[in-house]
Amino acid sequence: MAEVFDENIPIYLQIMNLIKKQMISKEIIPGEKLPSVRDLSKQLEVNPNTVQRAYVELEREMLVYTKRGQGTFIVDEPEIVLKLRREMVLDRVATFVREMVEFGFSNDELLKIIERYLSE
Amino acid sequence: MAEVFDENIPIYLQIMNLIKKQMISKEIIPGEKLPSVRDLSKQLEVNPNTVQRAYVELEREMLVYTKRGQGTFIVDEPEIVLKLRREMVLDRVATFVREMVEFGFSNDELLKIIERYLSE
DNA sequence: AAAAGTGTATTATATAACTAATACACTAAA
DNA sequence: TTTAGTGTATTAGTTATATAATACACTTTT
Repeated sequence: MAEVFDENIPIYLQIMNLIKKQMISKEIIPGEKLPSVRDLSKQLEVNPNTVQRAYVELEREMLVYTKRGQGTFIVDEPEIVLKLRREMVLDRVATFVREMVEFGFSNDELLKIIERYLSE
Repeated sequence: MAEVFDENIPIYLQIMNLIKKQMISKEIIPGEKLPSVRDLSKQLEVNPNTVQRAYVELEREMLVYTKRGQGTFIVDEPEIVLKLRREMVLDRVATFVREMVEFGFSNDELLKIIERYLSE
């Protein structure tokens, strides 16, 4: 692994995002157990406390829950994952469109740019 | 103004980005003087040192230059601004597409999502 | 009962970002 | 020549992030 992280954004936020993406793309599914704090910290080469921070925050957002002595798990309700998906997609699309408009592009230009990019 | 900034990203980086966007959208043009460090720090309600940090970094990236006692100015060459524009647009498009693909969308779905979003 | 694997908590240290206050050097205008 | 407006530099203190080392409580398996 080794330095997969953007040095300008807190690592615990990037870990949260990593897990959210895995939830959205169904790499991990409702009810599934996440890697243990110690395992993931070794895998990502970060301090266990940093992973724990990510898990605690994800629990605060009610996307995971923990069973003492057993582990941390993705919430059981698929609807919650779908809601997360809708929210994150909307966020990314809105941010992208807003920035492109700030750059001075019209809606049509914007679409053409993406079409051209995808065809390469 | 007051707290226009994302608290998880260094303010000096966000100020740099603000100025880059103004360059790209032609709000400020080649050769034009930027606000003084003191003025901008008051306007954005941040410390003068934070604005200076942004200006120094922009100078390191050769997007602005300073004349002692006079101020900080956008570089004179329009080609440099055009290059910046190309680079930032490509970065935004590539990041957006990559994330949407990570979310599990195909190219066609991706385009439809944007079309739908733009028509609202 | 013991061991191994969980999450959790504590204390300490280092570093970067940000703020704060002040001073200095240069330029242009009054 | 003085004044006001520039960028620049210095020193100090606060906060958040990340690391490090260790210990504790609970659960499951051996």
